Amino acid sequence: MTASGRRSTDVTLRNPSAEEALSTVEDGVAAGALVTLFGRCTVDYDGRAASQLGPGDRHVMLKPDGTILVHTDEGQKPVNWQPPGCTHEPSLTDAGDLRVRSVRSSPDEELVVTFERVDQVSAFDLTDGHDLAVEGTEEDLRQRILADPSLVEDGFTPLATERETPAGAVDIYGEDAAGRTVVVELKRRRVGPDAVGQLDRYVGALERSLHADASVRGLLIAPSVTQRAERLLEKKGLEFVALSPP
Amino acid sequence: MTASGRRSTDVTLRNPSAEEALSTVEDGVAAGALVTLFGRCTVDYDGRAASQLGPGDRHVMLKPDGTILVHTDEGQKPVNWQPPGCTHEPSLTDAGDLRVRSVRSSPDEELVVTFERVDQVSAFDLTDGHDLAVEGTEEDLRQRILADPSLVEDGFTPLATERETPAGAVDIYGEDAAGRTVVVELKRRRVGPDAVGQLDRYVGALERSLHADASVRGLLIAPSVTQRAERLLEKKGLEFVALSPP
DNA sequence: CAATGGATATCGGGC
DNA sequence: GCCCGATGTCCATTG
Repeated sequence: MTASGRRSTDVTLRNPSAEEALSTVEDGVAAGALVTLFGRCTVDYDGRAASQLGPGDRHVMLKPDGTILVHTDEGQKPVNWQPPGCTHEPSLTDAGDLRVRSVRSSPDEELVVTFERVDQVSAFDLTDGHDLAVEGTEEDLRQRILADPSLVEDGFTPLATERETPAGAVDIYGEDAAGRTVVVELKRRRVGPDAVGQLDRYVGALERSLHADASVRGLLIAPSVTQRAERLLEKKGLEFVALSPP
Repeated sequence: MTASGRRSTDVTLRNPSAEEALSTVEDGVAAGALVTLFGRCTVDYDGRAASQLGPGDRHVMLKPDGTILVHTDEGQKPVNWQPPGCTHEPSLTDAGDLRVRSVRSSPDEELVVTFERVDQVSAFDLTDGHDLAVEGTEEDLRQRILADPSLVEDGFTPLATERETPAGAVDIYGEDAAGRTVVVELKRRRVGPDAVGQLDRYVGALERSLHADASVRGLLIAPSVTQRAERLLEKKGLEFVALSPP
């Protein structure tokens, strides 16, 4: 029932018996392959939270790094999952059905997928030599500003990035044309009240940290702000500059 | 090269030609099936941000709701994706390779996956009649408190949930044994400074909203707090009660 | 449509 | 390991 693949370890079985599916999953996990299953299954999760999922047709993916993902036909997020670090433990239930139990510690968690029917099981050895290159991140926005500080305002001089304060690290720390300290918080997209609170914490921490009488300007830089965030900025005496990642 | 499946629309091809793979993807997408591919591909994304990914062996999933996911052998998150709402457009490149382009508007985005080799293509019709039942959420914590308000403190009386303020909706709004207004912010897990800032915004908004002289107590309820959050609570004059979801 | 905040968020960096 | 903040976050809910 196997078909020849690019690698000897690559396997696909259609409508396998539970025993055949078990062997394929066991071998694939042992070989460090990415294993996928189509079939009708139930899913039970217990850990940080707990959940139960009744029988349905789903797609299950086991990664060699310990990730497990259960996908239905809808949504970007898996309906159930475990992050990397799990141990995949395939077995047969008392009823003779395929079961995959993925467990980890700290936190103690387990995900159990029990198949009443397996339509397909595959195991492929994936190697990926390339890293993803993303543009348009907050880091890109920072580089844009450091390359041309006048984008913030005329006379702005960056002095440090990721400068530590008791409240956390400030994105860009600098001073304005008048020599006043400026704290800049960057966001790659439109921001709400949370970002204003974050900036306010940094400004407060720096004012206490520098001198009792120090006046620190807080600047939020983002493509735009929500109305509630705008009111909060005003209330807190903070400023906003509209700027997007390159 | 097809194998018989549970449904006539279910298909799997091993090492298909680009033309065979194209037909399978086209038919699967048209039939509302969940389509998966194993193969060596490049991925290009352009939209809210932009990214490029060089050639590598990956797993690609196309869902009938317009979702596309590209997974490598590592990590829980797909290396590239599009959320539901896309249109999947399979085609052949000038070089005769399989290409899948998934596009949507608002925001204008596209993800292009180009295969130099397809090891497997599958199409399965998934139907999932069951909903996920999760326990241990913030909502469960709220129910626990409403069922026994003394868990917050003796004499606490909940008056409303999701009560609106100019700063947003308060999780639980009530009063203490002395008749003072109490704002409760719930978190299902250990919290950092952001949750304190959120609670502080609600307290401030209510104080302004009620009277000029109104004194409002702010209570953060969570399993635990970080040290920085604890200091911020103290600085803001807010309180903490340790409590976990049931 | 925007806005707001939760999530079993995940992920990476720093300590 | 905890802590903290970014994320192309996704997602449901509400206006």
